[in-house]
Amino acid sequence: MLSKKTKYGLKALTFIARKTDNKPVPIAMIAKNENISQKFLESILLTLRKSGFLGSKKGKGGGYYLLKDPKDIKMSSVMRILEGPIAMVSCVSLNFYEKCDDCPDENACSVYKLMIEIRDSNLKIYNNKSLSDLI
Amino acid sequence: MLSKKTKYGLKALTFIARKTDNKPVPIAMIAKNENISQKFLESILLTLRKSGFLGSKKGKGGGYYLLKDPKDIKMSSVMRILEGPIAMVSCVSLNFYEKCDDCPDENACSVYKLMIEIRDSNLKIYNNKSLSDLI
DNA sequence: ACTAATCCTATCGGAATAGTAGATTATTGT
DNA sequence: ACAATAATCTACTATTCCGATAGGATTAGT
Repeated sequence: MLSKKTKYGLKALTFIARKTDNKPVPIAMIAKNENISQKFLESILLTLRKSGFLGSKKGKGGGYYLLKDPKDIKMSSVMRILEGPIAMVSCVSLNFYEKCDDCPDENACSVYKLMIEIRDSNLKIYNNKSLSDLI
Repeated sequence: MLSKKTKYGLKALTFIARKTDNKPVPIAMIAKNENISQKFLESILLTLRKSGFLGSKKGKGGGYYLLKDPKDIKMSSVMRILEGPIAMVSCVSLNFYEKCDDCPDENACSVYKLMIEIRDSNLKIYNNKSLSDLI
């Protein structure tokens, strides 16, 4: 299941991206329009900023703005930051690989191949979708 | 992330399916061979039985056995029982639909379409894979 | 009777989620 | 200078879920 963190994060990003003028968008505005708890959204936008997707400006007229063109913000990178690994098991994860402790041999594991297939198909979608596609 | 419940469940099912003789397989045997906590596995096999995938026999010489041909056990149905909805958000789930409380209009939701696409691609895989493919 | 096995109910610690509170810092307009 | 605005930071809380465990009850074979 997609965490609310990710869901809200994606919604916030598209909200910002929709604004054609490149003026900073305050948290409160996003929270109100998208029905998100403002305080919760704060922390999400913070991680989004720290990961290089967003810039911020304090004070009056401040807020968050995109650092890149929506076309250049791939879903795969956003998902990895907000949701974590795209793979469903860490032993098939490209960016977060970790060996399963119950599995002596990955190639003999029946779940392994299935999960590889799932990962590949999801990755294909996330890699070919950018923020501009969500607008 | 795939829960251990699902992972263990799938491993157990394939373990049972691999045995060509149709004799009941005791929990302890599966647990030992697949490095799974026996008590935990107990509860998993129980739900698998209650969902109609497995039959059981008590007492000496007892254990679990498949009720259907591995070819007829679709991954989608197993996943739904063990892991829950295949969709990543309930508002795009076919079998577990639930409206999002923050979303006034699904068709206007930017996340919605993306998640539909993910669901479809995963569903396609799970529907076309059966237990026999895991062996 | 004894043993091997499933079945059932209850519980538990830890981690993760989702959200809250309050104080602080930086910027802008007046 | 000052007040308003808005991000930032730290800390805390409530709830839920996960993985696992405990102990007994039940059933079946020898």
